[in-house]
Amino acid sequence: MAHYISDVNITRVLRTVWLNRGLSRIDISRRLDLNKSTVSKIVGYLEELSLVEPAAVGDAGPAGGRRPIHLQIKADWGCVMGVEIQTEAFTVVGINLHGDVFFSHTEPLDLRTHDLVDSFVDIVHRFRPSLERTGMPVIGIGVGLPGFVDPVRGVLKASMPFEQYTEVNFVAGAQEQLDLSAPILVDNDANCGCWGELAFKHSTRPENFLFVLGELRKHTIEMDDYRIMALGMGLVLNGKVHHGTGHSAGEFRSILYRAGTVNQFSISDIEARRFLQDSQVDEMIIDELARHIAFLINALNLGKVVIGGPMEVLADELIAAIREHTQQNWAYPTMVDCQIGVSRLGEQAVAYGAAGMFLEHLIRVPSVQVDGELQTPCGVQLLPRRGTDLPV
Amino acid sequence: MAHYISDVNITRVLRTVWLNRGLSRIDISRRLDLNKSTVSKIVGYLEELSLVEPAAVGDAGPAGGRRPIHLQIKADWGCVMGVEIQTEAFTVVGINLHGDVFFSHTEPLDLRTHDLVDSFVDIVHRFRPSLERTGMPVIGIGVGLPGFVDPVRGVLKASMPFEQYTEVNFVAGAQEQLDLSAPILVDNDANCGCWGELAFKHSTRPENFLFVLGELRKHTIEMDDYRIMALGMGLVLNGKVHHGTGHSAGEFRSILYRAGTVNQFSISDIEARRFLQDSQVDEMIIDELARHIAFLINALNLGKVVIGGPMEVLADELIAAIREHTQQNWAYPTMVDCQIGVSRLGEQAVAYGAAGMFLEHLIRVPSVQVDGELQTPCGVQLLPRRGTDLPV
DNA sequence: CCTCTTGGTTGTATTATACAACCAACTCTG
DNA sequence: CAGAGTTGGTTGTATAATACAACCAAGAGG
Repeated sequence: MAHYISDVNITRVLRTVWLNRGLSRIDISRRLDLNKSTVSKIVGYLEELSLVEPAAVGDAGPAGGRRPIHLQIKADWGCVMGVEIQTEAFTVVGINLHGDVFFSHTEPLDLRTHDLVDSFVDIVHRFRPSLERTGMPVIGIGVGLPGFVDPVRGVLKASMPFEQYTEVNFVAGAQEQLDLSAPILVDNDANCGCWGELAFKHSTRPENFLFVLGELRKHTIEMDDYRIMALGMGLVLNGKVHHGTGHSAGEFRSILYRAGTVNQFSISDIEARRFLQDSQVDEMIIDELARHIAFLINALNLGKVVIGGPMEVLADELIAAIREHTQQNWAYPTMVDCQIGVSRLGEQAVAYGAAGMFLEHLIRVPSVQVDGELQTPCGVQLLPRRGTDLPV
Repeated sequence: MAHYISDVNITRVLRTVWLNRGLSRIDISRRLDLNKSTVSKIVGYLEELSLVEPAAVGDAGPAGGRRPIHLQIKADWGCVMGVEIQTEAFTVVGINLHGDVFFSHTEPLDLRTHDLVDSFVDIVHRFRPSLERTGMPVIGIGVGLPGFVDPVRGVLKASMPFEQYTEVNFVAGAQEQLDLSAPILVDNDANCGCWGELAFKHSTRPENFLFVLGELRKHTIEMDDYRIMALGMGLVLNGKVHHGTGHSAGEFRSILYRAGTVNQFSISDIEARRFLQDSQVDEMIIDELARHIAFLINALNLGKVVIGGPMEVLADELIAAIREHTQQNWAYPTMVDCQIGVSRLGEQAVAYGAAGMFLEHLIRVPSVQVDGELQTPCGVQLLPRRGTDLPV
C-alpha cells in the first residue's frame, strides 16, 4: 500500500525532460501545471540521482530577466541493449539514454538448430562486456521476436517462423540463467519497429501509425528451399503500441488469400518466390499490399506509415501505390493526410526499437488504473523505493 | 494550478462502485490498493454529495466478523439524455446513472431541410421536461451524429450523409441557444455504438472490439430516389474509443471498390440498391463485408464484433461468413477467439450509447498527461471545485 | 462468556504540493 | 550607469491527502 503522487510527478518531470531536451524548470512547471517550487525540488532530486543535468544556460528574453538553465537527461547514466532475433540472424545494438547508437553487430544464427532462450543468453553474455566497456552499466535489455509476444508476462506465445506453437517462458527462462539485475522486456518484432519510432521522436510523436515489416524467410517447397517474403505489421493507436486481446495483432493475410499457400497474398507460392526477381510479381504484391494498407489508413485514420525490411528496395513504387489507393478508397473530396516513408534505421530498426521500448517503459508515467493493479511488464522500475534518503 | 491526488482517488472510488455495484469499502480498498480509512473518508464525501448510497448489508464470512455494507451509485442522482440524429429521423432516450432506460422516443426529421443545430436545440427543449418529470435533473446530453466528429472540441468536421463539408461548431452553437448548465458531448454514431457497449458492461468491458453500424440512406440515382446501405464502423482499441489522427476513423470502403459508385463495395449502384430484395446481392455484400471484418479481426486481434443497423436482418448469414473468413484468414492452427453478435439495443443503440458516453466521461479517472493539459471534452466535470466545504 | 475474525471509524504522523516571499541576473531607459 | 521592470529559480511555511495504528461494531464458534 503505497500510492504517493510523488512518484507520478517525478516521472512526469523526468519524462518531460527526456522528450524535450533543453527545457528549463519554468518550462516544465508551465507544461505540467506544477508549481515552480515543486519542479525545483523534483529536479534537485533527479540531479542527486544523476539522471538529469544542466546542459546550458540560455539567453534572457527581450524584456530581460534571469537566464534559464536548460536541462537534459544524463546520456551516460546507463545504456540499453537492444536485440533482434530472427530465424537466420540476430542483431544487437547498444544505445545511451539519448537514444544514440554506440554499438551495433549482426551475425548469422540458425534458430532451427539452436534453442531460443539459450541463444539469447549467449548473446547477452557475449555482448554485455562490449557495451559496458563504455563505463555505462546495462540498465535493461529489450528483445524483438517474430511471433505473438505477451510483453507483460514476458512470454513468446507462438511463432510461425520459429515453428513454435507452445508458450516459451522467455524472460523468466533467461533471467534464471543470467543472474542479471537488469530487467528484460520482449515484444513482437514489428511492434519493436513501432517502439523505435515512438521512443525518440521527441516533439513529433506519431499518435496513430503503422510499421510494415517484411522479412525474407526460408520455406521448403517441393524439396527445395526458397525465400518468401513474410509481412508483419506493428500498430500504434492512440499513442500506444497495440497488441490486441490475445497479443496476436499485426498478423497479415490478404482478404483475397486462397487456401494452401505459404505466402500471404492471393498469388501462388510459385509466383511468390519470384518476388524481387520478376517485376510482374513485384507489381502484383505491391498492388495487393497497398490496397490493404490503404484500407487500414482510412479505417483507422492513421497519420503515418513506416516501411521496413526488404520491401525497402521497392519502397518508391509501394509508397506511390499506397498513396493512390488511399485516395481511391476515400469517399470525401479532401486529401487523405498520411505521411508514408521508409525506416531510416534499416537493418537495425527492430533491435533499436527493442532498446527504445525498454526506455519508453523505464521513463514513463505510471498510469493510475481503476480496477486492479497497474501492469508493469516484468518489473521495470526506475525510482528507488524512497525511504529516509529523501531530500526533504 | 491544482493537482491534488484527491480528485483522482475520489473518482477512482466512484468509478469502481459504478462499475461494480455492491462493493463494500473493504473491497474497494483492496482493489484500489488504498487504505481502508482513506476509502471510508472518500465514501463519506460521496455520500454527502448523494452520489453513493448503502444498498444492503451483506452476510458475515464463515469465520464471523462484521457484516459488510454493500454500496451503489444513487441511480436517481440525475439522468442523461442521449440523442441520435440521422438524415431522416432522430431518437431520444433518457437513462439514469445505473444505465436504465426510462424514456425513449423516435420521430421522423428531414435534415436536408432543417438546420442541424436548430433541430437539436428543438429536441432538447421538447424532451427535457419529459425526462425531468421523473424528478431527476438532466446532468448531461450525449449526441451521436453520422460523420467526422471531434468530441474534444465538440465539432462536426464533415458529414457525407448531411452533405456537410465544412465544420459545424455543434456544441458551442447549441449551448449558446440553450443556456443549459448540463454539458453536451458529441461523437460519431458508430462510435456511440461502442460507448454503449463500454458504459455499462461492468465486469466484462471488452478491450478491443468493432461496432458495425449500417444505415439505409436515400440517394438520387438517375432522377430516382433509392435507399443504399451505408456502413460505418466504430472501434474500441485498448479499451478506448478510437478516433484517429483526424477524427475520421471508422470510414469504410472496400479494397475492391471501383470508382464512380455511391455504394461502398465492388458492385454497381444498380446492384447495390437491390440489397435486402435480391438474395444474390445480399450474398455478395455479405461476403465482401465479412472478408474485410475478418481482416480487421485478425490484424487488430479484436475480441468482439457487434452488428447494428439494418444488417441485423441478415445477421445470421453475416456472422457465419465472418466466422468462416476469420478462420480462412488466419495462418495458425489455433481457432480465432472472437465473439460476434448483434446489438441488443436495436434502434436505440446509438442514442443509448451517446448517453453512455456522457456517463463514461463523467465518471472517469482523469488521466495524468505528461506534456500539456489533460483533455476533457467540453468541460464535463463531476466533483465541485472543493474549497472550504471539504469534510475534514 | 470468551476468543477470534472481519468491516468500518477515528485520531495522528507523514509527505507532496502550492503559495508567498525572496534572491539572481538580465534588459531597458532616463 | 543607477534604478525600475522582468524572468528564472530557491527557500520557508501552510495545507491537504494519505497511511498507520488503535479503536469500535458485530458476527461465528467454542
